[in-house]
Amino acid sequence: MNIGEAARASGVTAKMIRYYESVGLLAAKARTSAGYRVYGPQEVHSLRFIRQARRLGFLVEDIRRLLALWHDRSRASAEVKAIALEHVAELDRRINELTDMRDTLAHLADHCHGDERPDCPIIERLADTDLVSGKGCHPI
Amino acid sequence: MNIGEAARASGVTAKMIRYYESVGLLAAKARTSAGYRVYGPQEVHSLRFIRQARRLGFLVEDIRRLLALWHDRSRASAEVKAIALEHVAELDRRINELTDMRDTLAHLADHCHGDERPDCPIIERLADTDLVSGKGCHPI
DNA sequence: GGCTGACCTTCCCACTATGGGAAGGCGTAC
DNA sequence: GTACGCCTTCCCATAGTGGGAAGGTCAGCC
Repeated sequence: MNIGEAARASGVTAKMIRYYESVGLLAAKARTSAGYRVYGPQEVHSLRFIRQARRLGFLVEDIRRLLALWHDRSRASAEVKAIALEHVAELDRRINELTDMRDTLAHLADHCHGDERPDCPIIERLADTDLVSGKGCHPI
Repeated sequence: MNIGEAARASGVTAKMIRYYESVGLLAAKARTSAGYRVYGPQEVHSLRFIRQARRLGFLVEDIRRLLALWHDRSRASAEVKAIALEHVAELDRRINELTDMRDTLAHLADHCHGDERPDCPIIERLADTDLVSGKGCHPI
């Protein structure tokens, strides 16, 4: 199986397969005499694993650890769980950050007439020099 | 006022002030004979505006438009509101995406013993070849 | 044997916004 | 004059992905 077939079989683009190889996530099984990468079902399985993990937002660095644990038949599930929970915490941080932005902005937009007049609490808020970065508060 | 003072006055690093200049967001008022950038209160005000907008997650491209509207005394608030709502929608997309990841992963972790045994629904899910990408669904 | 089209290879570039750092020129206080 | 802090420009790195160029390869078809 060459890289194009592996890409179609795994749902990972050929470009990304080469990238994952370059960062040490997954090496091709072999090369043909012409230098073509050769993959087997096992590599495709790994690529799907990587794709699933990426879909859950894991960084390549985390995936490296998860792959190692996957291949380690004697792993402790506690190790996997720790990585997962760490990532959940990271996702929570990012969600909270974005939600703060969203709420502040939605609140401001809610108080903006949105007509032809120039008065606009959104612009006023951005231009307000007295802001001391009250994260999550949105006084109009 | 040189770039260091403007940085302290605005909360934007000197590095970023130069970057914003390079992408056409904000030019220095002038240069000294030695080539030092010179800023006045107006530039500092703009820098604060930019900082506020970045804090709300606006892209530099959006900020370019917001700055133009800010300086246009005859702007229609509808234009500002449109940009804001577009950004709220983008934030919602990202929040939903992250929340889907978070919920799926938290659910998996919840069903993982997290002890010394190797059995782990998290790893199993990642390695599951029959996944057809059911976004937001998490069958264990 | 030769052509064609699809595929492969490596290498470089771009993106976003930010930081680090080097090399060299100023400015000010002593 | 010298030492220290600030300024300048320029290059590099980040994370993950895509685009594309230049050139080699393979399979089918005449």
